[in-house]
Amino acid sequence: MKWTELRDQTCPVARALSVVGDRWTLLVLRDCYFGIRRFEQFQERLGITRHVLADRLRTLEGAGVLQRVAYQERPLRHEYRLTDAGRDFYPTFVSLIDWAETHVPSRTGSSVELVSTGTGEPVRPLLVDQNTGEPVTVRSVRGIVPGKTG
Amino acid sequence: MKWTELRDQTCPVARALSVVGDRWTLLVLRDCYFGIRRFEQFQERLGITRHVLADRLRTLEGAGVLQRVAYQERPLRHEYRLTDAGRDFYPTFVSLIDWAETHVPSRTGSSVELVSTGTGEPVRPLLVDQNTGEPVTVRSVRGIVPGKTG
DNA sequence: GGCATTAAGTTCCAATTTGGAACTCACTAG
DNA sequence: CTAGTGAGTTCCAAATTGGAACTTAATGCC
Repeated sequence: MKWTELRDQTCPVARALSVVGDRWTLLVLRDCYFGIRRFEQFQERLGITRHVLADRLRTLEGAGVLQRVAYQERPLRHEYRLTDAGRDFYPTFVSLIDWAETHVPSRTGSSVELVSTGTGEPVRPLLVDQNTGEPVTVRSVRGIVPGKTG
Repeated sequence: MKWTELRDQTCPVARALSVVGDRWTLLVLRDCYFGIRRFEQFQERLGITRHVLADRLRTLEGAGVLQRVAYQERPLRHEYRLTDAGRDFYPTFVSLIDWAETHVPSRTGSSVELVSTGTGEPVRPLLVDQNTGEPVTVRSVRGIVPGKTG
């Protein structure tokens, strides 16, 4: 299976990975959530090759996660802004942070703390079913293939 | 920055990606949630090179996400089982599915529906703050660097 | 005993992708 | 006229991946 084939899979996980299933893409997105918008800034902060950065930004733009917007003419310059799709990825992103804090220990200490923008209090993320309020776990929620039994 | 350097970053996103920041790793994990445990099954279902599969399974085992367990002696054979760390990744995984269903459209239709194991009712995942019940959004929750202002 | 099969890998080589560094283009500043 | 800025592109060597064959330790069959 090739990268390009992932996009047309019926499995939503495969489709998600056609966009964010790469080391650099998620680090670019991380920097977006920290307010980074410009090519040079991404490049310097990440230590990514300009070459690969250009490619990943194109992918994210093509997927509608980022939007390329001119911020000046003469000379024409663009920056990359989060779209609604990009902002909607934030809970997944926070969920990933929470998992790493718990299960991928760091010798050097952690650099990020999640806090409420309103109160400044620490936030403990939890994925629940919006309908029932029940936490989502391996036990409580299953992915089924519609039209099939089992 | 190299793959191996990610593990020692202070940023939890980088650390998470040292484990799951690769196309195949998450597809392997997906199959684990569907009950797949054996090398041959992963290989056949994913169409991944045996070579790369062996490497990814080693990575996941090394990170404590999967556990390599002998299921028979004579000849000695092992299978891969989810650990607690692996099961704890499930909410992130469900969150990713939910995002893809909303923002990465498929021409061929979707193959997965999330349902409650108990009631069979559809599940609508939502990430909330466990303390307040407030949804986690770009606006409501921020990652801050402890010890710094801003 | 000899031959095919199974499961979990490993080995080898060609093809693709990445990293690193330099280069381009369209300006602006001095 | 020269230097600098910002967003890329181009080029080549190095690393990673894909594909296919091979290995190892057994079991089943004739």
